[in-house]
Amino acid sequence: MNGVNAEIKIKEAARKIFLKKGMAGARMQEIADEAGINKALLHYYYRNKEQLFGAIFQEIIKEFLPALTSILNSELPLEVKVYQVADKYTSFLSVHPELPLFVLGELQRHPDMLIKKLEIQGGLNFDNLKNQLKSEIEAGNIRPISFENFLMNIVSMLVFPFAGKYLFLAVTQMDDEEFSDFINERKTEVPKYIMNALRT
Amino acid sequence: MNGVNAEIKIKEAARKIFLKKGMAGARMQEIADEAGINKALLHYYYRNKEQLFGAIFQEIIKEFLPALTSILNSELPLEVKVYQVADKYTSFLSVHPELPLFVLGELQRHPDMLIKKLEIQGGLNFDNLKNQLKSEIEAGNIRPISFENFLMNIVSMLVFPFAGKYLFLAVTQMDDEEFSDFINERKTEVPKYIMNALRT
DNA sequence: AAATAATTTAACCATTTGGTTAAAATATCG
DNA sequence: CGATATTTTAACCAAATGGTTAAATTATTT
Repeated sequence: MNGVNAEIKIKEAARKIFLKKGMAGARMQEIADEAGINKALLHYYYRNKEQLFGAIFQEIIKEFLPALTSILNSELPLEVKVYQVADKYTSFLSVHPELPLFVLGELQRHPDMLIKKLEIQGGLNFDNLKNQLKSEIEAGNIRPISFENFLMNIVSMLVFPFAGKYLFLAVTQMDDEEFSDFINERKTEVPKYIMNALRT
Repeated sequence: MNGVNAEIKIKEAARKIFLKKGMAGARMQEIADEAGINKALLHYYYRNKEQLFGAIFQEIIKEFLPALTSILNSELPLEVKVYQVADKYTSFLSVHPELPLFVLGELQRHPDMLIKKLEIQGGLNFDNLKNQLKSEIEAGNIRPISFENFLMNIVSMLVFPFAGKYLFLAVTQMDDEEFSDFINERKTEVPKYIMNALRT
């Protein structure tokens, strides 16, 4: 190990443990073990738990939001965007299924954290999407809907299934594989549903 | 205080603290303080943290699910159900906004808990809703959709806004009051949206 | 008033936990 | 090789935390 590697291994380990146990439930010793190093070295790189958590949380926020917003604010036609964002974001969350509950849970407990972490990357811009929505409505192509409701509905249907997975499994008696198929089907089912809801 | 009262105050305090901090972040001392009693008495009623948490979590699950399912499996016409569930469940969650993230978060960390707590109240029955959906599709009144997608979409759009509140506030620059109005509008906007998506 | 139950007081305990320290060992690089 | 940076070892610490205990106090019930 050469220092660069150690820091990477620490971050990977911390990410894994924090995602699984949350800030309060994570143990510094467990993170050190997971990284294959000792506590002394862990504190050599990150003075304390808060600082380590802050670093990890910021990195995760930087993945979580842009994956959505980059597509939603691209120059594509609205319908294409809806299909693309469903496909891309579902694929992304399939690889990081604990991410939504982790981010939103920690945010509910420390609502101030977001302001710091979010301002760093300079606020999100949705002007493109807003204009697009307005045009389509004025052209009579889609029913009137506010930007906020449009955004909330998309994000809800894409993100919530990952947050509600275990409750949903219990309720529907699905197993893990069926759920994975279900999620994959939604890559096209959700956009279809959304476009049906919007079309006049 | 007369014993009955103490146990109620313990439950209310535990509920409040657990909801705010989660199982791992909650402190027995804090619960005792919040209840206006001392740690000794707290342990006199609940042997340990796990047991106390289990009792509270079970109570919460018993509110969280039936509020949804009782409406969805009533004898009303499909469209009425959709409007009713949106109104009732949104009102319910407006009073308990931290509930979704708490329940789903703890469930992600202890997926086994659900099996125990859920089986106690004898599994959920969605036969009514399933049949209704099937009939409406066969009658050509609504587009084909699986029960699972139908359910997931409704629940997502109703529950997710509460889970994603703080991220949404940051992204849209809404304040708390605007958000509250937004949620209230969704009591009718979401059912409208859903029925539009379904109608042939 | 006496007996029983609920509650407090306050000290106490073991364990966990975050964090520190200093010295030794190992690797990296000029 | 020699200097510098990285990593380990291992002991150590203070504070926090979950939990216990026994005796005293206060309410409630009979």
